[in-house]
Amino acid sequence: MSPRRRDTEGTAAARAGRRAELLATAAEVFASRGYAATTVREVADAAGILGGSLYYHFDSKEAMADEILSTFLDDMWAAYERVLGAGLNARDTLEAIVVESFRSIDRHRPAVVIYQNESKHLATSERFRYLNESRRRFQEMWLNLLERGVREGAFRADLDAGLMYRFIRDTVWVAANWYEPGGRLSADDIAKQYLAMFLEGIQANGSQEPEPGDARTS
Amino acid sequence: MSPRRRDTEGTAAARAGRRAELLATAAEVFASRGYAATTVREVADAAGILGGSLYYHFDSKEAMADEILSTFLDDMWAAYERVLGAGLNARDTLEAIVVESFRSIDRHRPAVVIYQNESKHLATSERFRYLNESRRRFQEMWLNLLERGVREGAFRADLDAGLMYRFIRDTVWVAANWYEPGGRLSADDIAKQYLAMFLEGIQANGSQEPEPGDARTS
Amino acid sequence: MSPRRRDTEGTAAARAGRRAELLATAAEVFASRGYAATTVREVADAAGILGGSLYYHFDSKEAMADEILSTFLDDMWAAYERVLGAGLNARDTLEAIVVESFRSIDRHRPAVVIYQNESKHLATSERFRYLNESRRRFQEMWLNLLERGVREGAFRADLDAGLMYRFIRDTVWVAANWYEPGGRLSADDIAKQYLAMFLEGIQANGSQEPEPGDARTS
Amino acid sequence: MSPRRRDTEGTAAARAGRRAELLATAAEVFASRGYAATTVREVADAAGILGGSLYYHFDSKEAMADEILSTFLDDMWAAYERVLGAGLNARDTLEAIVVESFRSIDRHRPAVVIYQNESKHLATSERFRYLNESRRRFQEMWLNLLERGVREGAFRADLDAGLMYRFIRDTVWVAANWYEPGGRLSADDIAKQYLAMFLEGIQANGSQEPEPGDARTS
DNA sequence: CATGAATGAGTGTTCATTCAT
DNA sequence: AATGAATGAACACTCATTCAT
Repeated sequence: MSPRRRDTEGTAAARAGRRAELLATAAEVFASRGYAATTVREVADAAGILGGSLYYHFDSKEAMADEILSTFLDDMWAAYERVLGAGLNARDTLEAIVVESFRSIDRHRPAVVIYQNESKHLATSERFRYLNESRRRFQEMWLNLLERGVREGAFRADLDAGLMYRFIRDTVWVAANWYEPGGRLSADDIAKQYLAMFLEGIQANGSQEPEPGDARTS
Repeated sequence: MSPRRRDTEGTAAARAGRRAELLATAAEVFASRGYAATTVREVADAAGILGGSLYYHFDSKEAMADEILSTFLDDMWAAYERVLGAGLNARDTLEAIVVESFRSIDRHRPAVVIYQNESKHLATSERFRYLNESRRRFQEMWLNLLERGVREGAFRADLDAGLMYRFIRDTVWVAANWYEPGGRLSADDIAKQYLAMFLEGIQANGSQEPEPGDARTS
Repeated sequence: MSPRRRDTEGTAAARAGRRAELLATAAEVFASRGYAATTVREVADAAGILGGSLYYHFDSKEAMADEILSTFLDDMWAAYERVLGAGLNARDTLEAIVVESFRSIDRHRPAVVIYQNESKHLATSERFRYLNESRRRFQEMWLNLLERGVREGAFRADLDAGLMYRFIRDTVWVAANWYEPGGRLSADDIAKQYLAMFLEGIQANGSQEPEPGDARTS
Repeated sequence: MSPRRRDTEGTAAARAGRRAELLATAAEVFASRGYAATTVREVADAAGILGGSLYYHFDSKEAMADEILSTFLDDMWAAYERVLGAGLNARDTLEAIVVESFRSIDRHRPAVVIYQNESKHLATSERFRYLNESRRRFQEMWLNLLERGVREGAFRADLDAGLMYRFIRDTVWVAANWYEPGGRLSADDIAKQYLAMFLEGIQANGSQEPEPGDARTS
């Protein structure tokens, strides 16, 4: 490898690296202060540069949000596609999707927070139309999955499908607001517990802690 | 009753009515556009007056948010207190609290949305310190309730209490984002379905539709 | 006339008056410093208010330029139409058009300067498309007029029509750069002298001293 | 001649060539977009380099305009001096000056456009004081020439000298805005036609159509 | 010679707020 | 109660300029 080639690679890599670095910083700040309430200067301060300097790397504040969100969504959907293509039954698919969702939160926590809090407003702009498309696709995926689960006898038939969908969707994504990567519980730990709650409920019963004299029956 | 007195009363009542009217409008607009992204002029436009005229009724934009949120929280806590003072067991208390939460959403939907989306940022200001206090009180109430439920044998002991707390809290409040008062499902309907999901899970099993050979036990 | 009515009229008139006042100030500043090089604050300073206050009256800097230019063009074309509809021969029409042009300069000097210096750049924006239309219409009018004059035997046939058109057009409008309303020479004085130069040339010769059989009197 | 010397010469020549190239590009862009409205990056883009790289060649944006304008003015005045030193009568001097002016436009079209549009604003800066001097010298030259022409019986005495001066000055220079080098009419063609208009007017009369004893043919 | 990244002052514009009427 | 006009600080963004490489 010639020094020249190494140089070029280093430069290209460095550029991409700087971009990613700045985006990570911006995502963090947008997530914690809110996109609309965050000034470009605050992002720049957090990155240790001046406000105007961000515009060397990005076209606009909107462009930053765009890149943050689309990177997250692309990554998340890639993971979802792998799961959906695996030919699992509804129950196992749901488990895998939930696990992948928490892993997405783990990898893109600030982006998920932004998605959660701002996508409704952002989606009114042409540039963020893909947020609506993602939302539609997401809803379709979940409704299909839940209906299939009911047909397969894996999920209850007495619950409103639309409600179940919102219930799971909201609960998973909103967790990004408090999840801390590297904390006491890993993303997979949390996924496991959430699945237990989703699937079996928080109520004590025989099949969970098999013992006579369960309070529910008293 | 002199005409004068009646006049004064009428004026006072009218003033209070106008205030409430404007607050309702402001809450709607804050909820749909986001507090930070909403301009005072947008609120005024929605109310059919000019921007400056709002300052006859309110000291500031912050004061509007303050009144919207504290009105909602006062009302919600009053309902919670009634439940907590009723001497119910943990399981019934949980059901009643969830029901009251959805009723709060029904009565204060825009305020709940604002609370959900903005309280984290607003709470950094002195004026909104009570948001943090409410949050602490809320968390304490739930953790106590869940622990009591475990002791009473009503709730599973194998789940992380903190996780259960967040699970229920988030799921209930975030519903304000899509709930439409007067829609297909009433607040009480939704509460009932949510409770079914929380307590029993979405998975088909014997305790819900008792049948031998349930997949879970095989 | 009731005081009420007078009040309303006064308010409406005052509003229109303020607008016109600010536009006149803006036109002056744009004309003297150049549109692009003029800051909104400079316009505001000249008007004795703060930069942001201009935005109560106008949507944008561009909107000011727009209103300045379109007001001028509307007024000018109205005057031209009166002339063109009067059924004069080419020679008299040319004189009247030139006179009206200098009167337009007299009434809208700063606007004419802006038109002269900035219309080429402004016209690239959608909003100022009418500048190009006006230019096209202007050119058509002049070429028709000059050709008609040649047919009527009033103007020389040995000169390039396009060149004649540009010659007159440029020379008239560029005069806005130095013309001072209320100066030594009135707009009509200057028009008369310019017509003498256009029509007869600056060269001394016999045809300028009236003699029988002059084409102008035929 | 050593390779070294040749190299140095080549480099020096190349540098001067690159400079001239960049200046020509800059002049073109300044002329078409307006000096104030043109960004250094636009100039650099047009030259195929990055914005910062221009600063290897020039100290500042102002320095580019300076060099563009002074090069043009030096060249133009050199041509004027040759004419003025030739001992011609007023009439022939005027013709020669006009011809040289159109040749200057031919050689320096973008510079003339910049001069026309921006010199008023630029001249307020110390660095461009020479623009005012050139203007004064220009005016003096023309007024002297016109007055001499009147004394020599070549030009009409019934026209305002100041007006005649502005008339010719404006009309000639403003032509740079539409003149295209290499177009249908050469600079000398246009000069000839303009002189015909200036001197004889556009009005048809007997003296323009060749007849015995015509002053033009004598 | 040129680049890539940054600077920092300034630009058009927004907006919560004020206040005389 | 509400208006109309203004304020002034802040904002997103631009741009001439610098400089290490």
